[in-house]
Amino acid sequence: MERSVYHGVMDRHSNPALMDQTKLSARERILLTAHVLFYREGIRSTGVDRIIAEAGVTKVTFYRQFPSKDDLIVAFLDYRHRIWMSWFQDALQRHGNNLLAIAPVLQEWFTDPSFRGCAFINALGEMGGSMPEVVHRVNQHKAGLRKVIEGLLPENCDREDWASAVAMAIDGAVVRAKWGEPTEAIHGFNHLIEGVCCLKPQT
Amino acid sequence: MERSVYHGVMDRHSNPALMDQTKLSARERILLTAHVLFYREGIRSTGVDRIIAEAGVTKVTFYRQFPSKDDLIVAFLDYRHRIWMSWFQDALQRHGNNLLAIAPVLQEWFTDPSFRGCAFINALGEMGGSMPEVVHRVNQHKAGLRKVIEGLLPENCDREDWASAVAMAIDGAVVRAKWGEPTEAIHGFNHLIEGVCCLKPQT
DNA sequence: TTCAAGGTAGACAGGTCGGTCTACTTCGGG
DNA sequence: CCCGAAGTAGACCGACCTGTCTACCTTGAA
Repeated sequence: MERSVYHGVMDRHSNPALMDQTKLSARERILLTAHVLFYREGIRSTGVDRIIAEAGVTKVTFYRQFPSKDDLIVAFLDYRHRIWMSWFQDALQRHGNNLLAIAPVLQEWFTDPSFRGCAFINALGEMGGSMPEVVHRVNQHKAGLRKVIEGLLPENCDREDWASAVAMAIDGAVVRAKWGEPTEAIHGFNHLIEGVCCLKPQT
Repeated sequence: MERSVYHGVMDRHSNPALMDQTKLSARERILLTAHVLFYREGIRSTGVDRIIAEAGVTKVTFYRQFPSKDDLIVAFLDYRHRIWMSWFQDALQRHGNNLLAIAPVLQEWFTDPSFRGCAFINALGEMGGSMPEVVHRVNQHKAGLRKVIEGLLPENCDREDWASAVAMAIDGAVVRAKWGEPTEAIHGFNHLIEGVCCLKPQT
């Protein structure tokens, strides 16, 4: 049962030698490296040269796999969506798979030393204006998140409506945790969630 | 009574001729231009050359006022904090100055055509990692916001605690509105706010 | 055996970035 | 009247950006 958001991928990458050992394709190495750097340092401020160097490939290989940096950005978001969603659903399961599970799951995320906020909110801030594909991926991701939350709600309420509100509270908590107040974020989230009508009959 | 977040400054700037007419100092013109461009297009993607051109000053003048782009970024955040907070407080007054006033105030903000989310959340995403001063300004801004919200809460509750939660709900609504769902954002915000204990006795 | 796909190394192009520099002008207060 | 502060115009610098290019090597399948 993998506890990290990165499903161990992070650990493997943090040691370049290990990443070379496990025979990953050039494309996978680029994508993994881009994921780490884009998320940690931002998309704009990470040059392709750096990704190329740290992934241990050459420019030709890089541009053969991703004709432009924009292609890599989109691939990065798709990849991030896959691994984050699967981590999130797994973490929910581990904590009881109900509305009350969200807080400890967020706690787990926020206290991860590699936590830098929501990659999609970040990307929207950096590229939203200039890349409509990014906006599209953000919508996809957040729609997926809302669907998962819907599954935690009882049937005797407007699930879509409440899932939307809960997802918003999560986003609020994420940005709050990002500027260095993870405990206040969890605290505030619990306050907001208390009001969700569906919660009380469930407990 | 000024209704725009920009207190008319935006309108003046949108017409460069007007901005020249009103004899603003070079520093003010730079700051106003930077505010528009940084907020609309992002900080990283706005070069000093562009600000210089659109403010109608020269490089020497620019660098005499702001020794580096980083200085301008900090000045921009301070400026933004001042004008946003004064708009926010004014808007709250116009809508009754209680907890229920927040939703219409947000509505006003989100539907402003120049709305691009919270400048501080955006800046945090772009520069947070590399500029600690930015993180500091974000903290200042959000603390100021919480203080204002505290003033809307009745005394028979833990105001600090609830203000913190409400501020988080606002942030959630802001990021949601940013990716193009302002009505859902307001809707979700109202749902979350319903649960605030202090609201019911007040109505 | 041949050949294409995908890998290697690294020079290079054209643009933008933040920032410095010289040289000249305008203008208000001591 | 003169001086200094603040303005003008625009060339220039080195660093870094995305993306292209030549030239060579390895490997596996037809």
